[in-house]
Amino acid sequence: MTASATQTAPRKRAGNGAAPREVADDVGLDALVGHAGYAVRRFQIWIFQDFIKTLGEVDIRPTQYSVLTVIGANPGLSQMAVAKRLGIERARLVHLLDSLEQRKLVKRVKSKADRRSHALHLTAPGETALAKFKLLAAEHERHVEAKIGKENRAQLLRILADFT
Amino acid sequence: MTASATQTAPRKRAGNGAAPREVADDVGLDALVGHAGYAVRRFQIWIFQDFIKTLGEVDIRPTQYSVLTVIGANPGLSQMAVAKRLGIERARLVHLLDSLEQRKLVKRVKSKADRRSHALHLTAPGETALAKFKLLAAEHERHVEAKIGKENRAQLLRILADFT
DNA sequence: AAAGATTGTTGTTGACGACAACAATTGTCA
DNA sequence: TGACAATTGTTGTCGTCAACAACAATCTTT
Repeated sequence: MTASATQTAPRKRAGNGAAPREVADDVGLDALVGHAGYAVRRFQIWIFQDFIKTLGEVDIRPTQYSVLTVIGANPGLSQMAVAKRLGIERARLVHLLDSLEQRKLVKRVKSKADRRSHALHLTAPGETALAKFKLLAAEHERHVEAKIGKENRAQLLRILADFT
Repeated sequence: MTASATQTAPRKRAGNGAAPREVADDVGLDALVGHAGYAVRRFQIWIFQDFIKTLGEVDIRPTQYSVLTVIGANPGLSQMAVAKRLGIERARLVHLLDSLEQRKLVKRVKSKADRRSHALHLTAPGETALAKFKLLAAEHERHVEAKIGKENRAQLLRILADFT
């Protein structure tokens, strides 16, 4: 075994054609294959890393991007509404907005209708910045296509449409 | 609109058929739809929560389950080998194994071939426990089928097979 | 007006990934 | 053979993220 895989790994799953790419040397997963959650988790890690790298030059992470996108499409939303829409806790959104507001991309406007809540808007530089972010996000999306195939990506979006 | 969606949300995306289920009241996502990463993230959250709930009675989380499964299928592996196979850092695996070893599901055996490394094995109760975990995991997998459809799940596994 | 609910905020906890450092051990190669 | 590099498990720190709990300010309801 050239490598030092400790010892008597029972070499199940020997000659079943498609070998696992670069991940493992020889280790079998057996029961783990066929678990949707495991595949989805690994894919999600890959896709986030590519997103972070592709949007690295502008220092925007996936969650930040989703917040900016929703605010851009629905100006005036409250923090509660944004949090609920994106499945983020409002406690978490506070920090996200703190960061985005420091960067002058978003502003919290005190709502007159409900003095508890803030109406969220993009700033002018925030608008132009988001436009650039969307270009980079589209480039990331092309990476996904290159990774899993164009029609596979389309099927995936169709299958998971309900979770959007 | 009955709800208190703060105010003047510009009501784009009005009557396009399939409304978003229970997630939002009325907020449009626009550009976020069509992003694979967003759909995958939401799905992954759903699937993990169902896994955690379904395996809640035995207090096993997805990562713990994957570790037990790999050790069960490949007894004698080193920590390094397990970590590499699952894409976990070996530093993180230390804590996972500490927990699983305290619960008497796994044991670290000092390897004679390489005295730096530990050969990982399931204990006898670990074997029987894993058998039960697999039954519950199969139940969870049926929940996934019920959620997205049987053949959609199969397609998803096929599309993401390379990430396993 | 009083009681209860909602909004934004602060704080804590725990799972998780990324790094860096370290001792013990093994591998290499000059 | 003996010095140097690499590997393995471990410990620790840092930052992200989800889940809660508590709180003051402000609606909403009755």
